[in-house]
Amino acid sequence: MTEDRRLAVLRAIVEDYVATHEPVGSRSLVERHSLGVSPATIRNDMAALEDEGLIAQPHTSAGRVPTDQGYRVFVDRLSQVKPLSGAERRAIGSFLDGAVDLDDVMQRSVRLLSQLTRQVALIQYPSLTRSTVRHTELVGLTPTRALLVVITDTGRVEQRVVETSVAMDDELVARIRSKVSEAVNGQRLVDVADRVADLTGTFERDERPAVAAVVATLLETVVERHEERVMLAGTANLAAFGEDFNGAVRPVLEALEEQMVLLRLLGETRSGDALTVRIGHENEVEGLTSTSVVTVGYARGDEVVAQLGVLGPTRMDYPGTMASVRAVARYVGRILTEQQ
Amino acid sequence: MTEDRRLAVLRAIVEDYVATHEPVGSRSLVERHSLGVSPATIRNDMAALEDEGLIAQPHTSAGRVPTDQGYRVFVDRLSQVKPLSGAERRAIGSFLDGAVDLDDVMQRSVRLLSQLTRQVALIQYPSLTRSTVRHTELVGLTPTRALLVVITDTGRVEQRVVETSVAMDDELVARIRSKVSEAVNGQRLVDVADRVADLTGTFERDERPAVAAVVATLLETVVERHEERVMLAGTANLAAFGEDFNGAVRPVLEALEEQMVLLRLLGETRSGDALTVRIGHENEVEGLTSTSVVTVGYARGDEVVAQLGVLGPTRMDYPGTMASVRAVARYVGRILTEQQ
DNA sequence: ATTGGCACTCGTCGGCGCGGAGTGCCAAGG
DNA sequence: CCTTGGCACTCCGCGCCGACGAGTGCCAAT
Repeated sequence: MTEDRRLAVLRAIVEDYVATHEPVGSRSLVERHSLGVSPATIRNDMAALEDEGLIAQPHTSAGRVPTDQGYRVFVDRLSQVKPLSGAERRAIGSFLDGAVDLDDVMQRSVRLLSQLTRQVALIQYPSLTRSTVRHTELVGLTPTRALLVVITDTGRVEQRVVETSVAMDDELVARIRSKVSEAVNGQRLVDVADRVADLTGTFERDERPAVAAVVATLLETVVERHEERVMLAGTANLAAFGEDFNGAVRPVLEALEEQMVLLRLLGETRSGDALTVRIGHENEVEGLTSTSVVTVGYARGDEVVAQLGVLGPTRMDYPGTMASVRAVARYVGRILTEQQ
Repeated sequence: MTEDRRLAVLRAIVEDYVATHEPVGSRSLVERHSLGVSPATIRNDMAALEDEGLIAQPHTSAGRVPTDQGYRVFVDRLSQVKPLSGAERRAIGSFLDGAVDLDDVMQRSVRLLSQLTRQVALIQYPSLTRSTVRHTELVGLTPTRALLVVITDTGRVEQRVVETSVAMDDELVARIRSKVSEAVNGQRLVDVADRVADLTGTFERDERPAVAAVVATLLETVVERHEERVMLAGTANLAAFGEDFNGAVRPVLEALEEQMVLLRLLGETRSGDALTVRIGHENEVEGLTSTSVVTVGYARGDEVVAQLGVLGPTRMDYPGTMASVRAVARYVGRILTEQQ
């Protein structure tokens, strides 16, 4: 059937191009893959694929290169999951098992992922939305400044400085601390807002500004900041990227320095733990339109708490990358769940 | 005097080369600088400078380029401080004034510095050695795991998970917490070790393993980890770096991902707040031998607490970079001191 | 010590020709 | 109707050559 072969040709083109980074022609295609037909036939198929917008040629009389759409079809319909090698599996286990705290888990994971894929790896800290408050602490720094610390059951520690217009003495700080603790400890973060809603009213009128400031900061901490942090690793791998088009690496590095961009990259498709691939221009971030991003959610228990993934050139090894990303996500999930 | 002019020539070569990134010849030198002599004379001087190892020519019959040693002499003897422009001063003020907490100060500073210098900026978190413990907290997570949080008067929060072989119940956790707090709160970090030395002995024999674990973690936190963190920004500026020699950017990116390397870069010359410049091969870190690093200490009060600086190609604008680094360090110091 | 002159080196750039890889088309064959 | 071999065409990449120009080193004159 001709349609089947056309897709086989597309797959072959993608695979060869990813392997060699050079436009692939009909002749070398039949040599490297046993397609059972002649170069001329392949040429016809290629012309058709080009009409469909799945491949393109950089110059007349050069080989073909997959387009973003071509990769899309490849990823959606043609790539079969590539199992990890034993060495890779072992690497994952030994790399992640020694982690001592949340920061350590995040850091080891992201490094591991960048090494496995030889690309830039990203990991988002677990979302706080579903977790509960383990402990709150309020420490006076100066009369008008205090430090609010919130510890969650995921082992994450959030801290914010509270500024008040009026002075607080130690006794007031202690009273606010105990009231706040009482109200929110053990509560889920999403419920914190409700629990502290009328806390201010239970204090004397002249103490209320201070209490209000603490409450406001607490809400910021648990509501607004809740998935702000992204860690990344493997930016050195962009150098290989740049072999081909050198100037393209700067905008990528610039984009990667923006927390907001990273969050968008990881957060855009909040489709649970499904593995998503955004290819080239599908990526709306300016400067990253010639890169692909592979992300997947990872879970604590059976709750998806955040995303991790990698970013690389559109001509990446999608099956391999997808396998690595998925595997690391699974391991991270397991570790978070065990540490629970 | 001929010696004077030779140095003037060196200065001119460095300035022109930094500005143009191209080898500079005798003719263009006399045109751009009013040296009052003819190209032929300059050529003689250049030959002498080359004998001294201060300049070199990439190819026969090309212009001259400063060597690492040439830059060294330039920095040590020839560069005069370049005052910041009004715009730059204003930028520094407005950029840093809105900072709300320590992380924010660090982040804003390092970004500012990278933007001012168009290079990679580094900043080390303030050392804990001289600060005091404001507050300690111990929170049970599971029977054998607890979270230890130490808050210092600089507003820095350190956290570590404590693992014990034996289970701790809530009551024991509370007792350890209060004993530890009592022992170390208000103490300087350097004294913490002494204060907790015989703490374990005051507990029942079967409780001691748990206490020992907490104490050990506490010591790690305040002693070993005390200046571990380095933040960096402006890696995108390496792209401009790479225009010339493309492959050189990868090892730099790799080096920058290693915390240890960053610490060595900032920490190697612990000469108080003096501004230090390490040029090319003076830099012992492999992969960074064709970069220069400009660092300076910054203070809280009158105590130097850490270093900050930038990393860039050896052909950087040293006077401008040094001025920016020094200015930012001064501002950061001022902010830390005020927040005290 | 400085300077003008001069021969020499060498890297850069454009032009030229060639080989090779690849394409598109067409006519013949299953 | 699909496949295939043949063929003409395109165009990139490469090596070669020559001209140009920037820059140097040396030397003799001042």
